[in-house]
Amino acid sequence: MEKRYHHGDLHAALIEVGLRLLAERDVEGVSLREMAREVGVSATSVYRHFPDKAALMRALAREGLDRLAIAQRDAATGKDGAAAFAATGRAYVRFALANPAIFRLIFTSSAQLQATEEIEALRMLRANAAAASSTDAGSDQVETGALRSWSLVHGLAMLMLDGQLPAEDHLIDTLVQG
Amino acid sequence: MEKRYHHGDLHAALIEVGLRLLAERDVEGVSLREMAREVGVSATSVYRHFPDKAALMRALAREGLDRLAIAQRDAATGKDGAAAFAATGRAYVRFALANPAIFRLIFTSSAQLQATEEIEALRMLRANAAAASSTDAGSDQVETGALRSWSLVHGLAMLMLDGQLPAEDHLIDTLVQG
DNA sequence: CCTCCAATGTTTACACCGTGATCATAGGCG
DNA sequence: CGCCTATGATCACGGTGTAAACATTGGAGG
Repeated sequence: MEKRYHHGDLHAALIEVGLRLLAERDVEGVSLREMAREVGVSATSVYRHFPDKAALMRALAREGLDRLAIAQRDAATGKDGAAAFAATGRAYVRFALANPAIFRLIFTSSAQLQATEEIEALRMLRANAAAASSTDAGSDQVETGALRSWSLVHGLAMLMLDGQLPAEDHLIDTLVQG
Repeated sequence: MEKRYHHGDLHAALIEVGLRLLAERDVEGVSLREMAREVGVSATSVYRHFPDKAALMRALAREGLDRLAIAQRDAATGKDGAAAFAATGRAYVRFALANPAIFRLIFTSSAQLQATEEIEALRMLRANAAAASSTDAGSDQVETGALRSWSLVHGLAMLMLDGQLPAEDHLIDTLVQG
């Protein structure tokens, strides 16, 4: 393939290279100019596809969130109730450890997704957390139990990312039980 | 006071103005040059006191961590066991909501503190979490209970900061019980 | 008390960054 | 086939972190 003036699908190419860069370096080490350079395109051409850098980063966060949702779905298939929550919880933490920069990006304020958007990964975790605690109590109890579970898993992921807790599988399994 | 060539205590002044800026804008909106400008000093003079910007940000994170420790200590005085943990937990979350940029900075990888450093705020939360669950079980149970509590509180703080959960006091109280 | 030097500032310079304004190309629709 | 619009490139600007070279000064030793 020779060098064409028009790229073909710069939008997708930028997201791909962005995710690749986020796999090797941290989020503040990824510049718009480098992503463009890596795709083989001028920096300003990015603006034909995204209003600004924040929008591009948001697109990367959204893609990462989709992958997180897939990881959770895969982990939960064939399970239900407490087992399903434990599986999605483990998948959540493992995804964070495997993709630290992307996970951080997802929850960085400047990459914040719109509240109106349906966020499948979070909805799923919440739903499974609710299901896990539905065995024993009324609806209020279920709701608080779900939120508690979500907070636990999210906090565990963050603390392990930050090196405050050792990122060990057995620790994840112990803390995230049904 | 007139304008002197030597500032007197530029180190402390930079930290002070840094914390002030972090109280009004987000962490990526704070530049080394602006902090220097605000103190009334050239940008490069900062390098007489910190090897680079990351070191200055780390100093800000450390100061924030100290303040968090104080907030927790104040909240826990006169209490013990489960009540003490609940108090420190609430203080932890409230600190995060009251100082979002600083809290985020503390747990940002690039501002990461050395593992060797004694981190009072975290040690305290961990200790109180352990005390909270010490009523009912053996030492392994206590340890996992403590870590679970820590994760819960940290995750709750993060999710509220990110707008994933409403930052309401009654929700904090409900989720962080003994 | 004077002198001088190390600590602490300043100026200048460079490469990089995000982004607006303007110009170039080409691919698809009439 | 011709042109219009979507998509690209160039250039420019102000901002950033930081290295190098130079300036000032406060305080220690004679």
